[in-house]
Amino acid sequence: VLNRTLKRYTDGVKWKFLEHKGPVFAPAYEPLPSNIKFYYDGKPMKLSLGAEEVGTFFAKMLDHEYTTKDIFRKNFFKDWRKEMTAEEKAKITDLNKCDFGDMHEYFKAQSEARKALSKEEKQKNKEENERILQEYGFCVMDNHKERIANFRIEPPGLFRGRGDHPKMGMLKRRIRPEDIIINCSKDSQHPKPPPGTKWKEVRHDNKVTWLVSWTENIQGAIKYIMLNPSSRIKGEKDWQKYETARRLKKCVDRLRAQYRDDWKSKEMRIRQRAVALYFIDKLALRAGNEKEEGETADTVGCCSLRVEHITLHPEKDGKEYVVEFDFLGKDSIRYYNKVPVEKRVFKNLQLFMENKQPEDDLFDRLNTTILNKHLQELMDGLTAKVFRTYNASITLQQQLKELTSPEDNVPAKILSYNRANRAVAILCNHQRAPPKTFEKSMQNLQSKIDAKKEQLSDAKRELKSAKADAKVRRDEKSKKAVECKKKAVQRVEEQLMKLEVQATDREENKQIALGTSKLNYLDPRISVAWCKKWGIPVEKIYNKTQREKFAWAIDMADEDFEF
DNA sequence: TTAGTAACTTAGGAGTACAGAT
DNA sequence: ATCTGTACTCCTAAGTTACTAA
Repeated sequence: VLNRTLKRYTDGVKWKFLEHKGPVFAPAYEPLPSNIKFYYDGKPMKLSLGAEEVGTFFAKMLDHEYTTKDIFRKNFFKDWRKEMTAEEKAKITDLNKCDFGDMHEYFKAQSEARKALSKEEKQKNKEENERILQEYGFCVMDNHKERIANFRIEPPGLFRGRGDHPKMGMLKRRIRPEDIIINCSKDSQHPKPPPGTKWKEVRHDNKVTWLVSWTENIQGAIKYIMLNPSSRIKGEKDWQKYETARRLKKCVDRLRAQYRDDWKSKEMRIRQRAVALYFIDKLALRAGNEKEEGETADTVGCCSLRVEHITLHPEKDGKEYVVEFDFLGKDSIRYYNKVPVEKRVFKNLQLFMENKQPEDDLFDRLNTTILNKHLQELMDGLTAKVFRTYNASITLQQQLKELTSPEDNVPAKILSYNRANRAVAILCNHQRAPPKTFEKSMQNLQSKIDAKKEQLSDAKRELKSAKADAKVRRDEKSKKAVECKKKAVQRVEEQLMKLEVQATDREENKQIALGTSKLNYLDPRISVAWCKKWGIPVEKIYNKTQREKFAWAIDMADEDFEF
């Protein structure tokens, strides 16, 4: 099977037959009821349909912090004015004089109403959704019916970038059939555009995996409709990714020796390459492509680090040669870390920073293309991101070995699994905002624990008196009562432990997102093998969707699997 | 060497369904 | 039966990588 897969990926052919029904478009705009008014400068004003629609996008977001930001407001207002009639444009000149309050209240009420729908109506909606899923959510690729991931076209709205995005608030326009490129096989039933419309193009390119594409208007990027992770094509690719990482495992010692040697190179570009690679390997940093200034939020990865992102400490907290990292990475998530490094690395960094301004590139002789070219020469298929996959997976495997105690019960073993998973998430810097309900839910759990402790001391007291009773009476009945109370104590003790484990787990997880590494970095065969070895049901580790995505691994791995 | 295009993976948050508590 | 907190699903932005052409 691997050979067949590899062959498919070397000749570039992804499928022989592909048939689907095309995308589901966003529902048409529904005009506001006439009693819901927009006010300009305190006076009600009836907007044209186009202007009203874009206005509602803003109105819906009113209680979001976004709408208070200058850039957001400026971008929104600029794009909104483009949708206005000449008269509206002449009149509406100041966003601060716009009152969307009524509109906002109306949408809030609508969402309340949706929540309050009767059971029957909710059921009806569910059935309608299911019908659409059945009709548009599947395709036939070669001999299989496969689930499509995102078969619904993104609805229009206001662009919300992450972090300090210069384009936040811009209008994301509605996608029409005329914007859509369909990809399917010649000999399939081609999807039909909605009545009275045409596709932009229908093509038959079996060297790509997407079914539908269009160009988005904010960044000019192409968006795709592709298959679900449970599909053959995604599963094989995922498997291949982990096989590449396992090949890296076999030669990583050689590579490490090599880059350590390169720290001493006469050539600056080689030293930079070697230090960057050390960071990527040791700290699991991303490659770090250059980005167009002013088009996106200012974030960096390894190759695009600037002098201002690191501070060198010859000594810090009793350790020598400490590098302090502080920068915004993907999604504007902050990376903050103080790392002791080898003396040679430290000296090299000093050299790279000499005579530079804070905003200058740390690695001025390096970029991701150069780095990946070099990696490709070291190992077939090796790129910067393989190190993240490799280090994540090997860390999970090591941590599981270290943390799993054979005598532990199932919940304690699962806690160990989560801790191993957490070690990986910390390595990869997968963070989340603490859940809004975190404090409260912690308190709730604590009171449950307190109640359980109370219950336990009660149970113990009862056991004691039953024992005393049995000593006096010396009959079968009271002996049985003692046994019964003993069991009760045990049961409560177990329940208490379970709660305490849960509390620890949750506390340690406050700001850490486990999902990303679980889904994208950890070879699922490691987890499957661990489950088999310790008799943990795989359902405790992977939910239904995850089991579908990792079906190939659940099938394949036995308890001796080694990454 | 650089810029641009295309295709695909990785990412955190919003919204919602559902399960367990009351 | 209703309420509430959580887990899961969906959404789509933001990365990486390969490739082409000037």
